Amino acid sequence: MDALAGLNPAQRKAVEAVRGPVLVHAGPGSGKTRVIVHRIAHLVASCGISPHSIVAVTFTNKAAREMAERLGHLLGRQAGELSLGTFHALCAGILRRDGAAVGLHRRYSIYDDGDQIGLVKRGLQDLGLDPRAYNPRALLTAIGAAKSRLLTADEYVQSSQSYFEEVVGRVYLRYEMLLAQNQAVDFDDLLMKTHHLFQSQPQILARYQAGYDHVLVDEFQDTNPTQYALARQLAAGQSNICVVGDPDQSIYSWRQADLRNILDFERDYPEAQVICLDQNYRSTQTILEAAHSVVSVNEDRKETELWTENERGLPVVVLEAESESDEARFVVREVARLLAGGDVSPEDCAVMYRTNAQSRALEEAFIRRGMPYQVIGGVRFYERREIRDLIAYLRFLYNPYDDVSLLRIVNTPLRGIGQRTLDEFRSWTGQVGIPLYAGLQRLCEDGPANPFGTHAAAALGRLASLVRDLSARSAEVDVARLLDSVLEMTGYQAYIIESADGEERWQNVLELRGIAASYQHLDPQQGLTAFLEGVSLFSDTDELDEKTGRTTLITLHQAKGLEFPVVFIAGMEEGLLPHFRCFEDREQMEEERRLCYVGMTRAKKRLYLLRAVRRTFMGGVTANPPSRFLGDIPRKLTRSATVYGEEAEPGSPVVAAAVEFQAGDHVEHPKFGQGVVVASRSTGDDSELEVMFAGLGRKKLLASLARLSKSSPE
DNA sequence: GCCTCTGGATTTTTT
DNA sequence: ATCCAGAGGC
Repeated sequence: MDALAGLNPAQRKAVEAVRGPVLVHAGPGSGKTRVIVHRIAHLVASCGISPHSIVAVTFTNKAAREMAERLGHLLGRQAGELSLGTFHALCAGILRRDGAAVGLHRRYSIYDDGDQIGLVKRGLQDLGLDPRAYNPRALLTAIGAAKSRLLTADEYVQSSQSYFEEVVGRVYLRYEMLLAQNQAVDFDDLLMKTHHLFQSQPQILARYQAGYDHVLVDEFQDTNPTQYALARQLAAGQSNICVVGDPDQSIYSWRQADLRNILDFERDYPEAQVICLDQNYRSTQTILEAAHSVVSVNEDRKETELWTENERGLPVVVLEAESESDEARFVVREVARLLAGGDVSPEDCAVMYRTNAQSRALEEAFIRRGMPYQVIGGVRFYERREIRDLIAYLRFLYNPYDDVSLLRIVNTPLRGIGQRTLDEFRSWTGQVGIPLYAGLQRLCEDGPANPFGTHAAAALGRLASLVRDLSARSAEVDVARLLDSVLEMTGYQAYIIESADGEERWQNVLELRGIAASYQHLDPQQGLTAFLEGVSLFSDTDELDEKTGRTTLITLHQAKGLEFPVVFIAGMEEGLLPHFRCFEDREQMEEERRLCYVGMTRAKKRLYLLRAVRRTFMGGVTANPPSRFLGDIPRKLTRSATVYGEEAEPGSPVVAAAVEFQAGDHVEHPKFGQGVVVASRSTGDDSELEVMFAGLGRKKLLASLARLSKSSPE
C-alpha cells in the first residue's frame, strides 16, 4: 500500500509531517478527509506505529465511521485497533473505565438537553427561585458555557460579576449536586470530567498518554476550549498532535466553539508546522468565487482564497419567489427538470436552510410531486415521547440512582401515582434518608405495612414490585428482550396503541426495538451500556445516507462536511440568513456569513440561492428583504430569475401590511427610542412587530398603535 | 387522580 | 402553529 499515492504536494506534506505538532489549514473541498485517512495509514503502514497508539477525533460519529471504513480498505484488520470517535464518545468510554476516580459510578447516565432543562428547573425550585423569572434555557446555556471553558461551579461563583451571574452560580452549584445525586453527567461533563480526571489522577493520564502517541483532531475550528485542553493533555506525552480545520467554516460558536483555539495552538506549539491546503477539487470556479465574495467581507479573517483547476461552470442561480411554497415548488420542479436531463439523480441534490422550520414547506412540495426525499434532523427520533419514556425505563433499570428517569416513568402509563402520592413518597424517602429507588425496594420488602394511605400504598407497591421484577430481568436478558419485558409488564404497549396516533407511535417503538436488537451479540450488561451510550451520543447527521435515491433536506449546520453536485439554499433573506438574532452583534453576523459560505461550498456543479418575498412564520406573514449576502456576489457570476405562483399577488393587503416594516429596519419610538425590527408578522390588516430597543431588549408592538417611524442606521 | 381548557411563551443552529 | 404549565371540574 502506498499511502502517498495521488496526493498533491501540500497534502503529501501534511501526511508526512508525522513528528511534532502540525496545524493543517484545509479549505472546503481541499481533500481534508483524504489527508487524515492517508496520514493515519502512513503512520501505521510506513512508520510502523501501532494503531493502538493513534487517536483521531472527529466531529460526528458518522465521520468516524466513514474514516474507519476507508482505513479498513487501506489497512485491513488493523484499522479496528485505532481509537476513532467524537470527543464525547471517547470521553464516555474513558469515564466508563476510570470515572470512579472522579466519583462516578461505572453505570452513570448521560443527560440530554431535555433532562438538563428539567434539572435546572428543579434546581430553581429547590432554591426558591421562580422559573418564570429566570429562563431555565438561558441558565443552562450559561452553565454550559462555563463548562466549555473548564469553569467549575465553585470557580464560577467566585468569579461572578453581576446579579445574573450570581444566580447562575447558585443554580450551577445546585445543578451539579443534582447530577451527582443521580449519578449522571451532561454532555459538557463528559469532556470536563475527563479533563478533571486527567488533571487529578496523573497516573491515569500517563496510562492514556503512553497509549496515544499520535493525536489527530478534525474540524478543529469547531472545538471548544475544554476539548482543546483535552487534546493537549492526551498529546502531552509525545506532542505528536495534528489538528485540521478551517477558520472560515467555524459555525458553532454558540456551542462555545472558539476560533481562538487555532491562535492558541500556534502559541502553545510555537514549533508547529503550518500546512495550507488551498486547492479545491470540489466546486466550479464560479461557485468558489461566489462563495469567496460572501466570506471575504468578514473583518476577523486572514485573507486566503481557494483555487481550482475545475471548469468555470454554470452561473449561480439567484431566484426570487413570491412565497415559501413557490420557493419549494421551484426546487422540486428544478430537481425534476435536472433528473429528466439524465445526468443527475435525486441523491445528487440537497436543499439547505437556516432553520428546521423551513423544511416543512419543502417537504410538502416533495410529497405533492411524489418526489423522494429525506429530511435530516427536524423532529428527532430520540425526542419523541414514547422513545424517551422507554429509554427512561431502561436508563433507570441500568442506573437506579437516576431519579430523572424514575420520575418520568413513575406514572407512565398511568398507574394511580399522582402528584400527591409522589410528594408523600419523596418526602418519606427524604426523611428516612434513602434514595428513591431504595424507598421502592423497602416498600417491596415491607409489603402493605408502609406509611401511605391504602390507595397510594397499593399503587406504590405495584410500582415497586414491577421495578423489582424488571431489574431482575435486566441482569439476564439482552436489551431487546428487556425492552419487550418493559412493554409487556408495564402495559406500555397497550397504552401506546390506544393513544392518539397510536399506530405511528407504535412504529417508532418497533424502530427502537430494532436498534436494541443490534446489540444482541453483547452480554446483557455490556449490551445495555452500549445501547444507552449509543442512544445518548447519537446525532442526526449520523443517519444521513448518501446513496438513498432521495434528495436531502438539511440545515446548513448539519451540511458541514458534505458535498452534492446540486445545492439549493432556501431562505436567502434578511432575518433568516442572516438570522435576526445576529443583527446586533458583529461577531455573530460574521458567523452567519461563514454559515452561508459553508452552504455554498457544498456545491460541486450547480448552486441555487433562493428567497421568498413573503413567508408564513408563527401564524402570521412576514416579508423579508433579500439577504445582504446576495448583494456581495458579483453580478457576473449569477443569473437572476423570479417565480410567482398563482395564489398570491404582490400587491395584496396581507403582503402590504407586512412590508410596511421589515426585519432589519431601523425605527424610532417616541418612548423607547432607537430600535431595530427583528420580526414583523402580519395578522389580517395589522402587523405585529418585534423590535429590539437599545438597552431595553425586545418589545412586541402593534404597528397601528405604536407610533413608530423609520430612521436611518446611526 | 385525571382530564380538559386556557394563556403564555416560543424557534437558530446540536455533540 | 405548537408545546407547556397551571387552574378547575369530574
